[in-house]
Amino acid sequence: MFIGEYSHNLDEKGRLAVPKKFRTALLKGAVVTRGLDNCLFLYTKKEWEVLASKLASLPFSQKNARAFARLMLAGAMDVSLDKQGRIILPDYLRQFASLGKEIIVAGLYNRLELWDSASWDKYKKAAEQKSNDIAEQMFELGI
Amino acid sequence: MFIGEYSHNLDEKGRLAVPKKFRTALLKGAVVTRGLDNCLFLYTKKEWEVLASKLASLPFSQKNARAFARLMLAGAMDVSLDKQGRIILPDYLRQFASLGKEIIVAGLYNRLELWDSASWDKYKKAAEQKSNDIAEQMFELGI
DNA sequence: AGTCAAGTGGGGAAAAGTGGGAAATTTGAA
DNA sequence: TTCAAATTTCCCACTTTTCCCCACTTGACT
Repeated sequence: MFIGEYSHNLDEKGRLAVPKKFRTALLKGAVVTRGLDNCLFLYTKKEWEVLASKLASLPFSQKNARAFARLMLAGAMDVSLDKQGRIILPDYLRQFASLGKEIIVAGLYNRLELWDSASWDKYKKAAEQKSNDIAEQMFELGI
Repeated sequence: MFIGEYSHNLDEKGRLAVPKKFRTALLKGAVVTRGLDNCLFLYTKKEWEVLASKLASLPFSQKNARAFARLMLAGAMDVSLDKQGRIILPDYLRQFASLGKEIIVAGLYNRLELWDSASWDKYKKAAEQKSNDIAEQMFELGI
């Protein structure tokens, strides 16, 4: 599964090279979508199907469920690796995550996260400072 | 199934190109109708039948159920793809969703949604701001 | 320093989307 | 019932975008 943190460049055509060690896992298909905290989530097709069918089964008569499904499902896009091992990120996702040129690709076990380099630094700094407090909360959640 | 967000133009004749990857699913027939939050819903014939029978079985003694069923059933219209992969949207639906020239076609797994570009942006912005809160609720619902 | 693998950039062919005109069909009035 | 007007449908051609391929750069390891 995915672990590690890599920095890669997004080119003018919206292409992003996936770190070599993650490629084989994504060969059978992958899906990017809007994530939380201003980053993108990248799932293998398999992981995605699980999540998507849960989202699709939310009742569309509920306002919040509709909103969430729209963000995640309508935000999703099939991606595949080109011969060089790159994926293409659609405009609307680049804008959503305010992606500039330098992108951080982070492995989070069952998904990859794509961050704009600046947002990542900022988030990381904030999280490091709060880490002790957060840790205590996590302990309450059974970790 | 349908995922992703696409921007297409509605021409003067009321024609809208369906994104290529969705076309095969719609070849066997499709139905557009009034949706929620000022957009249109587009279903495959098959999915529509399922929904329509659910709507028809709503208790017609309830005011809200009647209104909802009327909105969706009476608004429904069969559509088919022309040789270029476009559908024609009837006037009353264009007006209902205040569709201008630029249309967003959004995949929501078992349906497509058609939005006026401006309404979509507005809706999305509002939803994104609330996304973290909503996400917590959703996870409580088992996602 | 040389070699190899990973990452980056751009040019050209093919496909998808768009717009308009011609043909066909419907509508309505005489 | 027939003709003209209007609307719809079909088809062709243009434009734009996407995708595929090739070549260069960079950096690590020997």
